[in-house]
Amino acid sequence: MSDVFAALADETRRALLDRLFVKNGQSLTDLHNGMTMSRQAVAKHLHILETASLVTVHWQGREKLHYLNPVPLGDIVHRWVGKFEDARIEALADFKQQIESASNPSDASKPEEKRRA
Amino acid sequence: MSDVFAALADETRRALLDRLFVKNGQSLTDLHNGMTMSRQAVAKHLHILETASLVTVHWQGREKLHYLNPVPLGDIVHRWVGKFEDARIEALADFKQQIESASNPSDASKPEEKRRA
DNA sequence: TTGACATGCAACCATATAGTTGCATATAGA
DNA sequence: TCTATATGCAACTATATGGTTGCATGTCAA
Repeated sequence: MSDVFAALADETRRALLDRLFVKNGQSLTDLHNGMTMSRQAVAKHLHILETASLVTVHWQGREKLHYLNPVPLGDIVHRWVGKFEDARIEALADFKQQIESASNPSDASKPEEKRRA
Repeated sequence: MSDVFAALADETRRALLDRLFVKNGQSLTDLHNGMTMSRQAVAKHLHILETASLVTVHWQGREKLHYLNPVPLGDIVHRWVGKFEDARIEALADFKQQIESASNPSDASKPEEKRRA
């Protein structure tokens, strides 16, 4: 799971996924085309996406074609992120607001400027 | 957005979010309790979660209470991850399968063992 | 007021990460 | 076969990251 989040944490890799979303099944050269970094750098990014199972690969002659794999994203959304969308979250947020308004609302939420000068 | 994914890429930080999910509004000392790493390390992780807006903070006297903020997760799910869940993905996956079955299915998907020995 | 507690700041270290360059190898096509 | 193309592997560098320790500062309570 760390693999997937770490893979998604890089702007270049998200751009690669976006490009594959627009046109699936592109080779390394295709994906490198238009990018400023070296081909090797792109190849490394693609390998990270492959390791995270966000991209699957299919050799066709001397070309390595890259395809999106939406499964890990769906897994994460449903298994881990999903629970944070429960109604309980709203209840907790309300609880937090209660606490904030119960104490001094003027500087209770941002006292950093006044603390530890 | 990189902030959020990078924050989620660390096992310790996901554990902290899990603990806040179980019991919201905990102090640094609370969250450090039971962990093997130093308090400073936990404080750094919490600050990263705070920077990514995954955790909000509320000072109460000398205690800094930490609360989950589900908004960034929801944003990402709806803005970015959501599009990968479209029916188009399935169409693309089918397209991929067509390509794979159209070429030699025995070693076309994993030719690495035979290539570049 | 004084001591204990909760947190912050800063310096430091080891390793991971993102990038480069150079060269090797496999495939396609003339 | 010979050359151009597509990719891989390895070494190297700079910076980011995750962790430590030591000390400073703000707050609570006796």
